[in-house]
Amino acid sequence: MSEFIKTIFHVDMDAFFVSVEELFDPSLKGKAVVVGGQRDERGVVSAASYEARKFGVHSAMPLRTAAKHCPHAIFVDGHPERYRQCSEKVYEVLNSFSPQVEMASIDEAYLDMTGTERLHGPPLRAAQRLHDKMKLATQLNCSIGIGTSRLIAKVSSARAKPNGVLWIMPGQEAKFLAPLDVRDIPGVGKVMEQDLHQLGVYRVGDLAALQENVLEDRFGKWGMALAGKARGEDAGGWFDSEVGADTDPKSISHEHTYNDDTADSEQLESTLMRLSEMVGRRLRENGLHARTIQLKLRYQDFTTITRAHSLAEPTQLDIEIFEQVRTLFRNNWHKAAKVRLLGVHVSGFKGHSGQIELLDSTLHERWNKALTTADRLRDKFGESSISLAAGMKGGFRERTHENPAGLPGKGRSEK
DNA sequence: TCTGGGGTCCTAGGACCC
DNA sequence: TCTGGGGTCCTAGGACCC
Repeated sequence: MSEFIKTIFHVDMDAFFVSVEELFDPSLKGKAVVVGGQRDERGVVSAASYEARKFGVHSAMPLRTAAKHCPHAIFVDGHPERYRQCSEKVYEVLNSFSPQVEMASIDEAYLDMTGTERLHGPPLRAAQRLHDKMKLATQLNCSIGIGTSRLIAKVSSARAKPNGVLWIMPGQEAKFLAPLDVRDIPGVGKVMEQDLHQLGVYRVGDLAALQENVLEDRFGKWGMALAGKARGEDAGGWFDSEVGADTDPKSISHEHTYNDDTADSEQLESTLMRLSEMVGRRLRENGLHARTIQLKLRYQDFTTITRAHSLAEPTQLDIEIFEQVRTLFRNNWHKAAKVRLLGVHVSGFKGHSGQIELLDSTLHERWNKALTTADRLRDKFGESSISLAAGMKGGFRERTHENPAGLPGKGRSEK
């Protein structure tokens, strides 16, 4: 193990959502494309084609802003199922190259290629082969960064885009990082960038001029590790963590933003029911039980609160999640204040809980059977075909209003 | 510029325990 | 009875990423 120098690949798919949409509609190729919703909708850009980016469009930009920047862009609804499917294909290709694969998100992954020279050749050649295989198997372009740590691999893949490969040779890390904008470091966002600017730090190399205690006070452990990296050290923490270690999910959530803010308590609670069902379903699919149930509530003026409660026993039942989240909602909602967004979030997972009382367990089993059946019916006939809230007055009014057929795929938010 | 949805990780204070 | 020092759990919020 230690006789080898660590070789990490970061594989990042190019304009992933846009490229997948192009597979389904080749006429989009080469055009300004914006994925995420229609030009007049409440929402943000999920992905923009390189053509659209030339006009200043980028992800997270409000759709309406994107339409102003690039009026001739084609606006496309997102299709999460398609991306998930393609992502699985991507994973298969990666997994055929290295058993140590960690998907960092739907469109990027880390591979530990340490000690694979005999099998794949030197890093650049291995990357080239991986790149070609990816294109052949998925028809998608990717960029690959190679380095001795995740950080270096990640930063170099960004600079290899589009459709390129970049290897930072061992020993060259500090030299590579020094001239980069601090914003190019993953984890440095708007806020930290401003803080760093105040300290006179604009490039990664400027970090070297800072005192250790300044770094520690202002930026905690993370800042220390970053400075270490800037000096070319093995910084520990996420930067140097094992690829593929513990990728168990930590939380599951669903949220919904209304097209029109509302203060109708029936509508709000039926949304909470629907979100609870979606969350419960995911828990069951993953064989997980959650202890902590959290409500997210955003008002018209964008002020946002979260309220959480931890159960004595973990659950995966829609109804238990719903009752908790409804209690939190009733206790905290500023009545009559219009709501923009509601969310249901669960965490504190236990695997299959062996500690449920025997008496309880037959009841839980029955519920589980019923719910699994309901999950299957939803697969067959659509999300609105069956609901525990079926008898609830005003239930699902919102969806039936927005999506009368109850069909999936009409807009991202309804997926 | 009127701001999605799904995540991860970190911080900080208070409760509670030893 | 003028106040220690962990450790852990819980909750709330926020930065950040894709």
